[in-house]
Amino acid sequence: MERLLQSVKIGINEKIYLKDPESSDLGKRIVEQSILMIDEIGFESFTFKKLGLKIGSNESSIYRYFENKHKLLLYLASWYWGWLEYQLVFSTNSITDPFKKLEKAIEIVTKSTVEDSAFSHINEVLLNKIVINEYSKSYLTKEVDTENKEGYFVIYKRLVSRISEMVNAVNKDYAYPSSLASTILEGSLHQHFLKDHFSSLTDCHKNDDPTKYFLHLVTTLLK
Amino acid sequence: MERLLQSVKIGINEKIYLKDPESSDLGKRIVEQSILMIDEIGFESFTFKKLGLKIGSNESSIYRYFENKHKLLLYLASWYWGWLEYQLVFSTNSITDPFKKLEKAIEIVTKSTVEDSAFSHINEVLLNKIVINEYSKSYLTKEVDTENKEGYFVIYKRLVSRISEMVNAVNKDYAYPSSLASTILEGSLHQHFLKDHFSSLTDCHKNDDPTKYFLHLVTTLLK
DNA sequence: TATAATATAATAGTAATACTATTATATTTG
DNA sequence: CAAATATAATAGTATTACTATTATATTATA
Repeated sequence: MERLLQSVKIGINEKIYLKDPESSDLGKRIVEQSILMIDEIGFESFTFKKLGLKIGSNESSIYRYFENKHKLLLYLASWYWGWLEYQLVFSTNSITDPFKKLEKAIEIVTKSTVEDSAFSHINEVLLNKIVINEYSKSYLTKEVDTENKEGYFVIYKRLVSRISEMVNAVNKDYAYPSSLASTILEGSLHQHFLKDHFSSLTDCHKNDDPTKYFLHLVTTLLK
Repeated sequence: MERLLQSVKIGINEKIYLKDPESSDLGKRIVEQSILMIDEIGFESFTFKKLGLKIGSNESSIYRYFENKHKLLLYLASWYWGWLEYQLVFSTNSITDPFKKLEKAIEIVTKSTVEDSAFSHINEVLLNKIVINEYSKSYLTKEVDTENKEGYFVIYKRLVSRISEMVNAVNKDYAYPSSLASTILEGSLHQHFLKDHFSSLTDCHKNDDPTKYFLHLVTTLLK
């Protein structure tokens, strides 16, 4: 797993960046440190000026990689979903029983992220927190439709569609596979958020992932 | 019905505003026109300066009602959830069968909003669109915990808890009533959004509400 | 009816944001 | 070593998100 991942690069739509941040040291520092900074101060307060200061570089140099901070968020999110998709495909590939396959997929997608040493400059645990707290902001905009056409959300959509297909494989008569798949992905982020900030609105507590909740839900629905 | 029927006015936490917008003509215009404007240009592009221009008033006058546009969004959202809660309590009050009660609640909460002439200066249809597109932004902030303590989300939380209690009344052995209730409310907004912008990720199409999807889900889960 | 109180409008000003443009200086590559 | 390219430094702009002050309406009360 480790060795395989080391040779894998998460393929991200080239239109998201001006210059591939994986192609230089500065680019990697931008990605690495932006994750730490967005987690620390939140996406609203995060600016390229502050990031430049933090990485000992200049605002204008960061602009040569990303048009604006919104594009950077799209990049980080795409990376995260690509990374999750990889985990999902890798872990479910060898499972032949459709239900067990779906079970595994739900587990992968709903559990809290644990560190992955394969991508040294990316902290997946913090990135997962960022996705929980900020991902909605990347698509709840007036530009969604344009950006969707540009392909900025392909990886996320592919992930949902993979889960949807797994749902279908378990029960081809179930009428809402796509809605269920999107509910699992989005709902999982939401339950994680509730756990941390609105504990009365969820039954997932402390170190408890929403995994059990969704496993039970899907099992009952499809069996 | 209880305290709800006592006044037709939606009771909103007084800390959300500096001066009650219901108390003056200017205040009502601020609320009325901000709904039109946020729907039109989106919350990011919306500013008090633009709103002042639109309502023939001054930026500084708007600041005497709301500290900032975030508080205005909290106000609009609270109003919407209060209004929905009213519909929910009113429509389910007379239903004695727990399952039918829950069914009705899901219907109220997941269907597209239709106009309500009772509140002349508030366009509930547009407000519903705003909630779908912008509500997450009101809590996905670094200030959630503080603002939650201040009670800025009480109405929303009460709504979730009402649905959660209805779930419990149908099946007291179901282990995740709160998670299910929050999934219904948040998930419904999400499915509406997907329907409009990512149709491949949902099975709710065109004028189709996510009502059927959630009714089927809840029925299967609890029966 | 005059006066006081309050609400609103107009104006000005500030620090920060979200950039763009230009030039200088490194660093890499051919 | 020269040329190409990447990065850094500096400066500048329009807009945002406010605050403060003053002027002018409108309303309430004595």
